[in-house]
Amino acid sequence: MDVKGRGRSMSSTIQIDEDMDLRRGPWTVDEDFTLINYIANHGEGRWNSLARCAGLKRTGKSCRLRWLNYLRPDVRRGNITLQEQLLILELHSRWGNRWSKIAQHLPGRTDNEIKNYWRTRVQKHAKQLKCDVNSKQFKDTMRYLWMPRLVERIQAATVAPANTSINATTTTTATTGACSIGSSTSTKTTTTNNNNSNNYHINNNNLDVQTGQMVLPHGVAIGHDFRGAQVTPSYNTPENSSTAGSSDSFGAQVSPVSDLTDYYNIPVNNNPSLECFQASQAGYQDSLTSPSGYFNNGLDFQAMEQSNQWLDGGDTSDNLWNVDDMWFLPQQLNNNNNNNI
DNA sequence: AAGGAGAGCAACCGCCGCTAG
DNA sequence: GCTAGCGGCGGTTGCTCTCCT
Repeated sequence: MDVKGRGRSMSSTIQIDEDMDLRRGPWTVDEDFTLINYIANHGEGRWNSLARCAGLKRTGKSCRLRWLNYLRPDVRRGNITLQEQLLILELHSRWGNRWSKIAQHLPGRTDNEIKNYWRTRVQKHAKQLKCDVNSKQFKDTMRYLWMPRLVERIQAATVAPANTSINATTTTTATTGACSIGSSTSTKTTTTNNNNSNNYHINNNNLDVQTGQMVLPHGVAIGHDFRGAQVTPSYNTPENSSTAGSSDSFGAQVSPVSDLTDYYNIPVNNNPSLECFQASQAGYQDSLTSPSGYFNNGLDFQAMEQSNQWLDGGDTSDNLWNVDDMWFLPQQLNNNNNNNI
């Protein structure tokens, strides 16, 4: 097992609390092995007594954290897919820094990893845009620019055969037709790379190419009508699932997505989709506010241009934006806003 | 090739809520 | 009602790696 990671090394700065005889710092292979073995035999939970009984000189908290974030067999690390990125953006726009709640909708992902992802990728770009990550300005940028682009990329990757680069206007961006996807690696990021999860895969059927709507595990539909920058979220819930398949002009169609277990060999608890629905009922109205105005004052699009690799997981060869988009999209969003008045 | 800066991420810290005594 | 113990969560730290100059 690779326990080296890229963070703290195994050899550095392991501290021992003289009074409590507790170890701190990076875990050793032996400690990992001990913890795994103990949990395999006795199960998890009751972390303090677990730590003692297993003979680990660690706090219960430390054991719990190590297990949940690293050793658990179904945990996945690295290679956050486009679909996952989209879901993180969507859920964060709704719930804020509720990492554990967000993580519940990304099977195999830990709250810690999502939190790190947000801090290292998203917050970095907010900083480069010279706006606060919690500002409406930045949220609108995500909602109206980056999320639609993510959908486009997912669509492109879905439609295009592997190793085929796309250099054409996408069919689902009728009102944002200037968006080109000059991608030589657009299919790469959708091939989920699983270090230790044998059964995980993103089903490309989750994407409704006709509507441009993402339907994700747990029945959460990313229901934005990205073609018009009008946000119309919808969710596959017990209340509305009977109407799945019907649709409004664009965004309301909800694919009858099966339970998570169709996609992941991971236990699913409760019914997060209901929670999702309730959250949307409570707090989504303000997201309908037009972004116009923001794009003409304040946002540093040059900064965006210089730093647009974040949605590609740092792959700078596959930039999300090109210069045309920088100028076209704000204009387009303004137009849509005017039309919607 | 060297070194500095920034990115990435594992692990820790402190707070909060729950529960049993 | 009070308190201690515990689990869970979000924020933060600090170490290593990678990239850039």
